Amino acid sequence: MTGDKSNGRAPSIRDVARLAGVSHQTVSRVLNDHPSIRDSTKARVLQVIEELQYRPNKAARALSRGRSRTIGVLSASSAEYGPASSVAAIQDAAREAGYFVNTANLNRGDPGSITAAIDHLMSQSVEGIVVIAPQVRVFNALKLLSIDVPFVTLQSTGNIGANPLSVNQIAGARLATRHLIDLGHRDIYHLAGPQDWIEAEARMHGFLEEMGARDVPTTAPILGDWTAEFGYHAGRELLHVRDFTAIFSSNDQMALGLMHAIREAGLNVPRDVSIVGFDDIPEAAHFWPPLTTVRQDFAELGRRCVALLLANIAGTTAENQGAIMPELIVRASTARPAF
Amino acid sequence: MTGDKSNGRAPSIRDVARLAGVSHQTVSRVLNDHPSIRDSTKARVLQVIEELQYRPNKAARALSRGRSRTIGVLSASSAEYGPASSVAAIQDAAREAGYFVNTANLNRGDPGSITAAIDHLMSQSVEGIVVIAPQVRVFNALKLLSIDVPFVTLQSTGNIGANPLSVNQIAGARLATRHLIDLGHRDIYHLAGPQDWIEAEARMHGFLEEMGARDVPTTAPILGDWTAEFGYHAGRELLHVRDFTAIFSSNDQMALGLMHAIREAGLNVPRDVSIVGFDDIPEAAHFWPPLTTVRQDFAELGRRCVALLLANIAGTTAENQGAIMPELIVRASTARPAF
DNA sequence: AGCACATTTGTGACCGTTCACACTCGAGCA
DNA sequence: TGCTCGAGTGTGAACGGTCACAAATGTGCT
Repeated sequence: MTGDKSNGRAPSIRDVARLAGVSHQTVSRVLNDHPSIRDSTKARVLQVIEELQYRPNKAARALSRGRSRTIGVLSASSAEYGPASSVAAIQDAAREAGYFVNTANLNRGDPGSITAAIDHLMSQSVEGIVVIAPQVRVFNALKLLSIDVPFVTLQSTGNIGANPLSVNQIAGARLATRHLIDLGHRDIYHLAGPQDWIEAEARMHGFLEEMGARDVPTTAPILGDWTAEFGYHAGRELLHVRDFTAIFSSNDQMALGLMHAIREAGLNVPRDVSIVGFDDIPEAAHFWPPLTTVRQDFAELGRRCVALLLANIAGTTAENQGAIMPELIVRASTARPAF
Repeated sequence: MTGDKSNGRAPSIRDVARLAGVSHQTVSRVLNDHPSIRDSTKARVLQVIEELQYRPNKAARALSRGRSRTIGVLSASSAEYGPASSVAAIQDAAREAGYFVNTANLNRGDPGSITAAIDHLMSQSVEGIVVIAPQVRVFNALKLLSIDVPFVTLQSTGNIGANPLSVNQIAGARLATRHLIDLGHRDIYHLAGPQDWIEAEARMHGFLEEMGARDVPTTAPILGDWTAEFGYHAGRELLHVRDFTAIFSSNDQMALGLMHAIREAGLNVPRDVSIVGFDDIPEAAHFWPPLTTVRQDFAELGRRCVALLLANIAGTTAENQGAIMPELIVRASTARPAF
């Protein structure tokens, strides 16, 4: 009857200590790989731990250490491919580093949700935050609340936020634009993302820069909302004028919508209009026609992001490994202009 | 110099108590909306809380209460649309209920990652787990580890797992199949999902059931992996034979790949082959042709899932609100067989 | 006034871990 | 022998909440 001593509660460090015939502190040392512990003692403790199926209590540890070993992720529209795979990568990387991840989503539309989400994360006493919704108002909120934990943003141009980490969006956009110009296009539209998204702005900048560098006159970019639906409507609108031979879309979904509209109007991609997307979502290769686009390595991005954040938390000045270079994937949605 | 008394640490419940001239317990009562507190006292305490920017410490609360107010999500391939939007919905619903969410992803391929992921969640002392990777081996792992927290699965046929919650996958698959049969198709293939996914199996069952009920002879379903890439290759393979007029794909991505292959072979969807998908991802409406598919309400699913899990945690026997009925969305990828 | 009883508040222990510090014990050395 | 020193271990007090219980205060009734 004494053998088990389970009074309903999970075994604690002291239960282990008692059974191993050591002090609770020694058990703690074993758990934390303290150097000065006799091997024999360590082995005995570990055996009891195994026997009892003992698991350290997270909450107690967090309490006494004053650290939660948790990082927060602030994300908008996390159902989209880009954010979703970044989140997944962040979670994996964090777990590898022994950290937990708590995600808070921003409701599109509701501006109060930013504060609510940050509050939620803070009340988990996260040690740092990854912002995947690189919108200006999110940063403002973070500043306003004078958050005292480090935060890192996935994509940025580099001028906002203390710790920018980034796929070089500008370079990617220039790649896409250059491709179109090299093919001989001159009348190129840009379907941009929501204007308060930093990465959307960066891509727009890249587009304008490249156009400028090559002395191609530009028209004002159209501001979209990332969805295929928007791309479709924008395409229909655009076709009323038809003063262009190519469109650079700020993401693949909008590109899909564009192609839908163009085809519906009886035109052909790429013969009549060339289309370039951005992201290279897994479906892009199977669009009709297969989409020429700019590939971003979301997974790598997530990993680096966590590395940077953890370094920040530790106080180390991490060497920002520099921007990840995106890659142009040429498929069948671009061609020389028909002329 | 006394005014601030900030010695670096965040203010605790006792700091608030001191400044408000009450006991720490009274502050605790205010925080927990205890009924018997004089309004004036409550107001005073709240004011000090505001002044001090006091935030209750999660870890301490979890420790003394013995509850973490955290639920775990076990998810595979969370970058895909379905899982991703479910996760987002779960997070929102949980947050609304005052719960935190911790997500662990399963690496495709690595079977050890299941145990690792569960371990990770358990060490967060989650109070319950939502399984979005409804794969048989995950359940086995959960049983094997004799997890003592309730768990709920998003999609299931109902015969595995204690707490099935489900979009009626079978009904959805029958809907899709019926649509094809009603159009006059008799030679219908089914491109199924990975065989260890419960929802893939359910859809396959629905397909076979409907075919059987209508006395249409069937060929063995092809087992895919959910990706557009697979759909593409399966399509190319299938076209060598060309003994079919319609394909029911177990998800939209594979349907996209199929259409790609079919078009590439110089055939037309839906004139030569009709295609039905499953999920209704936002892009499906803009595929070429716009995809006929079965819509699942992932968000609703996530919400119900959390409700069910929380009820389980509370010990209440929640009325399982019954399966969510999916809806057939007819677009342009299906038509009468050419013949 | 005196009593029973409900409302409001305070006291101290406890949750499971880590931290700071003290202690024991043997080795090395003058 | 006596001393220092470091490795290995133990002791008690945090950490910041909640819980159980006791105390104080107020209210209604006889």
